[in-house]
Amino acid sequence: MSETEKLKRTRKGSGAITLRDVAKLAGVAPITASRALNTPTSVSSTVLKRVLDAVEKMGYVPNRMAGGLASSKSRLIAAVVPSTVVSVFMTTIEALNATLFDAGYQLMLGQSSYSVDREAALLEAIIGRRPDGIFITGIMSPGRGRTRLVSSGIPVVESWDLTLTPIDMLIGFSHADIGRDAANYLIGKGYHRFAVVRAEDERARRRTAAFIEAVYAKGLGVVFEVDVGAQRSLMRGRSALIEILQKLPTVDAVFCSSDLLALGVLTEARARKMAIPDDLAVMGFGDVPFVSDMVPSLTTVRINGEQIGAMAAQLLIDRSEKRSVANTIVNVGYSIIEREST
Amino acid sequence: MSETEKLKRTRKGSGAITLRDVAKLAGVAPITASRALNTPTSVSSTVLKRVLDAVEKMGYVPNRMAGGLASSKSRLIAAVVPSTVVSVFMTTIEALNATLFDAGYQLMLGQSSYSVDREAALLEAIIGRRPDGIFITGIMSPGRGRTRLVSSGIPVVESWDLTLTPIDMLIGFSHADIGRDAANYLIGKGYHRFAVVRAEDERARRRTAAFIEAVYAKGLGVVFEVDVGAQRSLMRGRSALIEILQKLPTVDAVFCSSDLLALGVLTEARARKMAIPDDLAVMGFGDVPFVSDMVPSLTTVRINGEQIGAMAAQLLIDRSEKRSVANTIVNVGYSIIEREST
DNA sequence: CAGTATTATGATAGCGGTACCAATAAAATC
DNA sequence: GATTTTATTGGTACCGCTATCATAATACTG
Repeated sequence: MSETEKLKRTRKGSGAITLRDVAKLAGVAPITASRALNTPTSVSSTVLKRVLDAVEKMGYVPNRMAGGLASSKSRLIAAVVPSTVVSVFMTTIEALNATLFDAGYQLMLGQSSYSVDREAALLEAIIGRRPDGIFITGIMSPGRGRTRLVSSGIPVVESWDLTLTPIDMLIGFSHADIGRDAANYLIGKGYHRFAVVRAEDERARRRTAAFIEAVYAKGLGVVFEVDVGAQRSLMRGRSALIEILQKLPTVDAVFCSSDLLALGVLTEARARKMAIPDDLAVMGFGDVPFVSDMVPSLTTVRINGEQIGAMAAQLLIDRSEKRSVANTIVNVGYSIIEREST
Repeated sequence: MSETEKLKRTRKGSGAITLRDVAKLAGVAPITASRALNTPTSVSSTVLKRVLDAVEKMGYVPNRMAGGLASSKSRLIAAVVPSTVVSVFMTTIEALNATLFDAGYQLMLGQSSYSVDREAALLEAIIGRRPDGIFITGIMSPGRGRTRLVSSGIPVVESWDLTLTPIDMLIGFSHADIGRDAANYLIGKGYHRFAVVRAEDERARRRTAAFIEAVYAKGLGVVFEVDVGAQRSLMRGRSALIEILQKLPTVDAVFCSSDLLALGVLTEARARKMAIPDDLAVMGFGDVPFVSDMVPSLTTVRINGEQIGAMAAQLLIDRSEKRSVANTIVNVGYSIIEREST
């Protein structure tokens, strides 16, 4: 009759439906129910149906923490993004997440911050979840964090830059090449008195340094440089142009480290009735969605962020599923998008 | 001498340092090491030091999957964002993540999509991780997904909208109020021939519907409406103004469902040498960072996205730690930011 | 100083799954 | 028809950690 099980559960549990419950309802052993869900081809069709029916009937949702613990596969990928919301990374994260999701992985998001303590805490938090892979926007600088990451053995994709010594895998492009190409592009257009506006950012610094070097190489004299620090706003771009015009009135082209700063320069130039691009050429970086449709439209450098995200996801999935990975270092390049501002 | 343990491990394990290893090195039982790390006040100072030294020496990082399974507390919060990256949500997510991180929680990101299948898969994936809370940008529409969420018993914060029947907690504002206030604001400024431009989005629809209703209520005749569908680009804002001028040449004010569309309208108006705001007033929604610094600057509706994120995090943390939560429904309101475009 | 309250540590048994091995039934082989 | 192979299913022991109870050591009470 009524099963008087002498279960003296000492532990609460979560109270949710477990695989054991499903198995009981389906009349099979838990392990068989597990197989029905994970490797359906390995069970008979009748058992499969009974288990799936039971799952449906009970509204069972497998506990991935338990599964992950048992199989030491978390199906979790961590992504580290800079704490400043830069929408330029968001297309990458979105593509990353979409690809991961379709393959049955979840994304954990971590915001890297400038404090060393928090950086360490973030890494600890990430590694503690035992993710099957880690995506980093940028390159990990040497230090305890990097060492810890390496020794964790978790597959890592660094991105958005190039280096000869990646932790593991890398999908990026050369910031120096961009700076050089931007300079040569503007020089080719006939401009010859340059300024750069850049945020305090290691990669931006490399782009502008290469730009300046390329200008020097052509014997075109000094490039006036404005460092806007952490203020990446459009307004700061406007004030940067004011500075530039004071110090270098003959300027005829400005290369900016972001589209937003470039938009600021453009806005200020328009407010001063300067003719674009005849009086002043402006070039940005990022190709954020709307700069193509402004008047004048902005010449800029386009990075295929979606491609970076999708490729990174694929690399991490392949690694995590022990498939061989062919190219672990990929240069996705960039393109200069010529528009009305130059 | 050499301990010849007859350990015939049949199972591999992850190979990482475990709490057991740390405990052995510290000369205590695993449970004591666990206490030293989780409730340091409950162990003696000598034991605490020995354990922490051992952790440091071995580079131990606790396995949160195992801990979560044992304690049925995952310290994971899931956030659902629309799959289109709208930067307006990103400040919310950033604030949410920052607050969560400081409290020792991690963020899992899920992209809601329009397909019903994927929506179900997303919910399944989220619930499978047994998060301690779920944050949703928007409001869950009735259906299987919502039911499943309710029955999972996981604390939920819906956001960015108001409803009388939230799943659980809610932090939002009234879109109808915004539309009405925007209309009254423009009417108060002396405008009287209106158009609205909106994307196909339920909340945008409610804003513009309330706008139109408020205009009717003042007896100011028809409002010409452009539905741009899924094209939320600046360019679509430009073409929308062209449509409007053809159908309603006397238009003197346009209310847009996003800043980007508003920027498009502004751009087209400028290209046509219309005087802003005398010939045409333009109003947006969102107050994305740069619309304040453009020429002309954009009048828009500002939502405090950071506040929403930080409050949501706090509610979810409190709920998950079984603290009592006072206000589970919060209207954070909005503000109309008056600038040069009106 | 007996007796009780408090503090510090440990032993045990799970949390909810899956890896590994064993057993059985059905099909294939000679 | 006996033996081998293959396809299914089940039993057991964990994955790495913590809740719960038990125990030993120490402090407190009058």
